[in-house]
Order: sequence, then C-alpha cells, then structure tokens
Amino acid sequence: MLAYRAQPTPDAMLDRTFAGVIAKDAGSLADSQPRQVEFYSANSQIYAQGDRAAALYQVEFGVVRLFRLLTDGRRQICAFHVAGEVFGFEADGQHHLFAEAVCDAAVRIYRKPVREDTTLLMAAMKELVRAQEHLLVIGRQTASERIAAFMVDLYERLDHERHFELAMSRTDIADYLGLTIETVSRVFSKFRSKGYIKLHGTRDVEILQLDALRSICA
Amino acid sequence: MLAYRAQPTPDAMLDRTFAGVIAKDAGSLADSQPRQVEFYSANSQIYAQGDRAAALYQVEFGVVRLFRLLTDGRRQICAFHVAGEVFGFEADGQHHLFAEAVCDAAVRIYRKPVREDTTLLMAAMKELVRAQEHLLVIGRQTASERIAAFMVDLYERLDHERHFELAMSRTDIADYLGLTIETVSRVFSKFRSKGYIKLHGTRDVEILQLDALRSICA
DNA sequence: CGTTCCCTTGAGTCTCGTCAAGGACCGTGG
DNA sequence: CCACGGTCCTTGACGAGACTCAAGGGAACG
Repeated sequence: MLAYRAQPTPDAMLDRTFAGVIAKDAGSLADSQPRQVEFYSANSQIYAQGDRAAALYQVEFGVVRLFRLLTDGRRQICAFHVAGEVFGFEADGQHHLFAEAVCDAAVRIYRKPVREDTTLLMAAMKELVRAQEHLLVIGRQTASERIAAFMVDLYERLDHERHFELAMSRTDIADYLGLTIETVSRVFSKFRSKGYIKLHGTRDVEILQLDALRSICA
Repeated sequence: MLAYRAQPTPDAMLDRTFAGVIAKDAGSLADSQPRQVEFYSANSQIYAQGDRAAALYQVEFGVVRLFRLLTDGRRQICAFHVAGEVFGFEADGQHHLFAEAVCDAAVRIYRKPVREDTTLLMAAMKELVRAQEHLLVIGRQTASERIAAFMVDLYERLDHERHFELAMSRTDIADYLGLTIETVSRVFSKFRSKGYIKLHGTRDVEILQLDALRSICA
C-alpha cells in the first residue's frame, strides 16, 4: 500500500511532473538560494491568504492543501499537492489562498525566486488566481451568489460602469457559473423584481443597487 | 452604456492589468515577432482543445470564452476575456481548452513567445491547467462523477498504485469537490457496495474496478 | 408577416444538503 | 486489559434548491 507520509525515493520524485522539471533545470529554481526545508505537522498552516508572498514551495513529503474561505466559513480547496509539486504562485505580492499541511509534511522553500523575466509569468499567475477564485464561486456558492458575483466582476472589469451590455448569451453565463439557462434567467428576474438591476433589453443591464449585489456575494 | 464590442481607447487599455504589464514591458512580449492581429466573428473558434500551442493571445476588442467539454456535451466555461487580457497559456505544447469569440472580436497573436526562463512558468501553467480541469469537475459533474474523478486522479498521481492511503479527511475531500461530507461518505459506500473499491479502513482504499471508475468520470 | 433564435416562466422531479442519531476508531488513563 | 471520551465517519429521514421538461413571449431578420 502506498502512503503519502512516506518520503518518496529520488527516482519516484524524478517521475513527478514538477520535480522533473526542476531537477532537470538546476540552474534556475535551485539558484534561488537560500534553500531551506521546513516541517509542518498535520493541519498546521504554511501561509495564509493575504500574507506577503516572497517564496515558492515544493513538497518534499506529505500532502498540502490550498484553499479559500468565505466569511461564513464555507471552504473551497483548490488543490492538493504531493511530493515534488510546486505551489505558492501569486500575482501581486500576496497569497490569495491558504496553505496547510494535510498530514505531517515537509516543504522546500525557494525564497525570492522571481529573477526571471516576469511578464509572461505575471500574466499566467493572474489567470491562475482568477481560476482559483472562480473555483470558490462554483464550488461553494448558491445560484444567486454566483450571479451576483458575476455581475460585480463584470462591473469591476468594465471600468466601473454600471450600465453595460452583456456580450454573452444566457447559455454562456450558465456554463460559466455551472448552472442552467433557466436558473440564470430566474435569478435575473428575481434581481430585477427586487430592484437590484434593471434590464433595458435581455443583454442590456444596469446595476441599480451595487451594494446589494456585493452583500449577496458573501 | 459600455459595450464590449467597442474598441477600447489606448488609455483604457493601459488601465487593464495585462495590457499595462505588456505595454510597460515592450522588451519581452513585444519582441516575440511577428505580431499579428486576427479578427474572429461571433462564435468562431480561435483554437481547439488538443491543438498544438505555439502562441499567446491578447484581446484587442470583443470578448473571448475559454471552455472545456465533456463527451456528452456538458460545457464549462473557465473564463471570459475582455480587451487587454492575455490567454492561451499551456503546459505541454497543446491547448487544454477551447477558445472562441463570444461576439465579434480581434486578437493580437504573439507567436513563439516563450524564450524566457521557463521553469517557473511551466510550473505555474501546470497549476493553471489543473485548476481549469477542476473547474469542469465541480461545475458540471455529479457527486458520483466527482468522487470517481478524484479516485482516478489520485491513482494516476500516486504511481498507478491501486492500493493507497487517503491523507485527507472526508471534510477535505468534500471541500475539494464542492460537496458535503455526508454525500462523500454515501458515494464511497455506493462504490464499495458495487464492488468498484474496497475500504480496508476509512482512509485505506483499494481500487478494484478502475475501468468502472473511469467510465463514471464521463 | 412568418420564421427562428433566444429568453422567460411554470410545474414537477431529483439530487444533494441539512439535521440527527449512532457506530468505528484511537489515545488516554485507570 | 478494559473503560472512557473525543473525533471522525456512516446512515437515515426530510427538505430545499436547482434541474428537466414544456409552453409561450419577444426581438431580429428575411
């Protein structure tokens, strides 16, 4: 039987995706000295959401979970990581996730690793953060919460304009939020009847009560 | 009213996250000549899942959707992208998502952009691909499908060992898959009673019918 | 003016969540 | 060795939220 707690053999580690990449390219991550291995007992915290991010982490043994929290305690784990895998990517100097040891674990820490050309990397990490935040939305939120979050996200991405056109169909919205078009339509109607939004046309939306939508997002 | 279809002003573009990064750092992405802008009419495909990936894309105007498909047609949109945003990241030379224009759109294409030190970038993209695949699981799959996918994923990450220990609690699994612990427990029991798995202890799992689990994943 | 596509609304169903009770496992201490 | 308490897991009954199926409305287009 294979146990996560066991330290993997060097060979096993080389088989693993990230370990392979890193081991084969000793000139980059490995250069980010000082290297350091830290041990974490089960359920102890490695870093918290909001912490300043100044390192990358590679699992030596054990298992690590990355997760986000809603204010009411609902939790969405974005990933489990086993030996060899790298985590701790961030886009703006702070962590957007919590990291904890699932069982006793050791983590190798690469401090200040970002000496590389960061343009692409930053864009990729931005994309990653977006995906992880979206995981929380579709994993742990109700239909109303998802739609409200969607509206607020659009508002913020579109120059804080309260009145905008939806480029996408109800089907697109449903597939984005993990719902059906009927549910999307019903929630739009509910928000309209409550006065949160106004629908000038099916895709022509005006936000009337932004705070109401924000508070629904939880 | 703000319409996605309108071409953004240069100033507006500079405000946007990725555009800002790229415009300010003309020495990197911009060097990846030849640069090229392509137009796509509404609902036309930009690239398909499985296509060889050899470029990055930046939205000039319009909206783009990135999505994955299940064999039965269920679809999960992972992201919408508006003017200035960059997409098309991949981890192993091929696209893991479909990209389509939501409405008429233009996309600037940066071919063969990856001259940078790729170690970190590859790790970040691997993480991104994982998050996007997980989006499909929790956005569009039933409880049984999620658990089956989870078991198969563990099997494949743990050296194809059919007998392994779960490092994580039922609560962790539930939070990872967007379910409750009761539902996780019920599905485990169902799989056990159908002979797909054997539970030597609550966290000591043996896969008996791997093909059955795979076929459940859809 | 008719057709088509997209969206809305309603009725019924079902999956999954909630609440509650009980069982298994484990370390501690007698 | 066994009793005890705590934690984690399982199982059942019930209910709510979202899905399915179906019908109809409305805007765009020829």
